[in-house]
Amino acid sequence: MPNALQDAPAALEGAAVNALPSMDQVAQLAGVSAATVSRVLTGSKRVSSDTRKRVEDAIARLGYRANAFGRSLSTGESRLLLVLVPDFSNPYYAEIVSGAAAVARQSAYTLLPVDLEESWSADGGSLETVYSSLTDGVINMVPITNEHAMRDAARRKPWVNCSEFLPESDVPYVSIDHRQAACDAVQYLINRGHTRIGLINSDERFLYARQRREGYELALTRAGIQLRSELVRVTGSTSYQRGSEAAAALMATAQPPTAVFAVSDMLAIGAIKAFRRAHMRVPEDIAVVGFDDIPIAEVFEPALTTIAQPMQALGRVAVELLLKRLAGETPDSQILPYTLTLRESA
Amino acid sequence: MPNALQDAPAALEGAAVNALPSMDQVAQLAGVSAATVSRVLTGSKRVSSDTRKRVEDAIARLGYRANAFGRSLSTGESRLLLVLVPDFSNPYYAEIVSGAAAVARQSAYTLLPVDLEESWSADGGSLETVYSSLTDGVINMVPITNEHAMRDAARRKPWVNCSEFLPESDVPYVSIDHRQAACDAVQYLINRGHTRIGLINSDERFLYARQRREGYELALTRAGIQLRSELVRVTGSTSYQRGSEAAAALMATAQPPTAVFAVSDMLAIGAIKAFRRAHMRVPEDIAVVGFDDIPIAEVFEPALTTIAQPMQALGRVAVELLLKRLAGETPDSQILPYTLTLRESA
DNA sequence: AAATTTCAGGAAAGCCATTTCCCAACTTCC
DNA sequence: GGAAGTTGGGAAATGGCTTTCCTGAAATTT
Repeated sequence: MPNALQDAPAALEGAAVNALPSMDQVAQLAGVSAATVSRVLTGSKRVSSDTRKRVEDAIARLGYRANAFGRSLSTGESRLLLVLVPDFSNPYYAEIVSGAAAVARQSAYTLLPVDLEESWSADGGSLETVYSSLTDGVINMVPITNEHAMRDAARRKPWVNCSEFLPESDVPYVSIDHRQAACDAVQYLINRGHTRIGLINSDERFLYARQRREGYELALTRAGIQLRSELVRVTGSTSYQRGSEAAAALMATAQPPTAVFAVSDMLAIGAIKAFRRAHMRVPEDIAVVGFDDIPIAEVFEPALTTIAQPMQALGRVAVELLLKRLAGETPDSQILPYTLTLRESA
Repeated sequence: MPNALQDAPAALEGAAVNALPSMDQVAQLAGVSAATVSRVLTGSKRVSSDTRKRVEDAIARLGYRANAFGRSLSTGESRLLLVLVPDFSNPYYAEIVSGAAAVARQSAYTLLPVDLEESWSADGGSLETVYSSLTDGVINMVPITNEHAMRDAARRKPWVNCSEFLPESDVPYVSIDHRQAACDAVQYLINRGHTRIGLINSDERFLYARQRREGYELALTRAGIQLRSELVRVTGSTSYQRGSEAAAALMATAQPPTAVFAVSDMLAIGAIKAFRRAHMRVPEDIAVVGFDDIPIAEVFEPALTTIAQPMQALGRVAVELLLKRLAGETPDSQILPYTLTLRESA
């Protein structure tokens, strides 16, 4: 039984790619027209079981695979979903993407996660990938620095915001109540008797960062505690390193805080590391609350008291919203519940 | 100045997508043929600066973006590189992908990382994504369970193995000397006087897992230490949880080990957690050596003594190799150096 | 048995950009 | 001034698949 791969001239071995068989070749081998092959492939119209079998045999013998470009050009869809990720190395996003991928796969969509690192900052998101026709829709998690640009982009192709979003916009989103969550976290610290509470924020281009700061300020204000700007550090990014630096800065203030709220577990862990290096005990000398509940949060010592975000669910819902958009519906945005998970660090 | 986006009928707002402008429309607006527009876009042949300007204006006014599929169908390339990832939530892979993405971007390629979780196990990798024409090449990091299938796949399109590979194959790869590295790690423990040394392995479908086990056995044998099968645990996957479970199993043996070599930092951290929960001190009561040097390894307490893999470089080289394959060359495989990084856990 | 449906499957028109081939209009050179 | 060489740009073929339209044959109805 001839096989395109085995019949490949030896000269091509290990070099590149013998031309892939096209639909016409399958059609010819099966003694039918290309149209029929297509019908078998898409399962659209009725094909006699006899013909179907002949075509399937031919496909198997040639090792044929439909050319993605031809198909997409024709159908106008790629079944590819773009995912705009601020930072691959933050487990928070890895979890979301993993949750999203599961749902996408069920609907025969593939995720295209792109790490935007710093590239989005410049122009508010006019990346080629976004505007290109390659993907059918977008799940966005990067900061919306240019509201107008995002609205335009969202008009060009189905768009869903995840975690980051535009409150008053008609672009659907899934997120949690960052402000309330932060407020709860800080309130918890206040309840434990802390009054000098530091904030380690990441990058205030992120809505979540601004909202969590609001929550922090709200909780303090409600408790009648004076806001002190030297207790607020903005790191610019989320990494253990930045968390440590911010913690060092907090320790260097005239009246160091007795508790710290970090807007990300990575920052919190970095901070704890710095505190301990300075021989401060956590939580006895300084309490730390994180945010996200990434997998390491539970394992780290002291285990992190943190706001647990439903990461997998965020990803799942984001895809579900997007699929609805693709189907022409206008789904409602969703605010998912979070939990304050009490562990050892505060 | 009219703008396709602003002129969009209000009815379409927030709904879906006004048909994107095609090249013909640009051509018409600029008063030239589609061929000329294409020439401007690809910068191929000479176009008078006057015409070029007219075309560029038209492009700007329509907000035109070349259709990816039309282009790819025509050129035969997508400038998309498939990356087969065993597990998104392991920071090790996140770092590799991030290193790879940087190089890819420079060459105007985009990475398509796919999390294969368990899906590869079944049939040795006949995923549709791999065989589809969507991507120009593949960077593989998942276990090669079916050598033959991989060889075939590698013949179909440029293919590079990263971390995982087939030693005797002509498919280029980049990796480290897992066996030697593991041997070094265990040797270090032996030098410190340990003789009862446990191994926490992940999933022996991975070549790295088999090779590291070899290294472990080699070091013990050389030192004249009897291999004891009850000191070897195979977890099946890499997570903190699995590391803890394996550690618990080791502690439950008749003669528990005084040192443990875990083939992944995640397993090592999970193990340490379990030991400490059992009130054992690390490294005093039990020493632990990890593998990879993921970012948390340095921050965790006790900081991990581990084999540092050059993760970013692995990703970088993988893309470089693949780009050479795409250019028709046959680059040599590369074994990158690793370092035994001594910290607190052993 | 004639008339009407139903059904399988072929021909051909897209979808969109690239590229080869070719022509017309200028330059240049002898 | 005529031959030869440049150069800009159009027409049309190409790539692979889907889908509409249509035909001939078989099945069903009257």
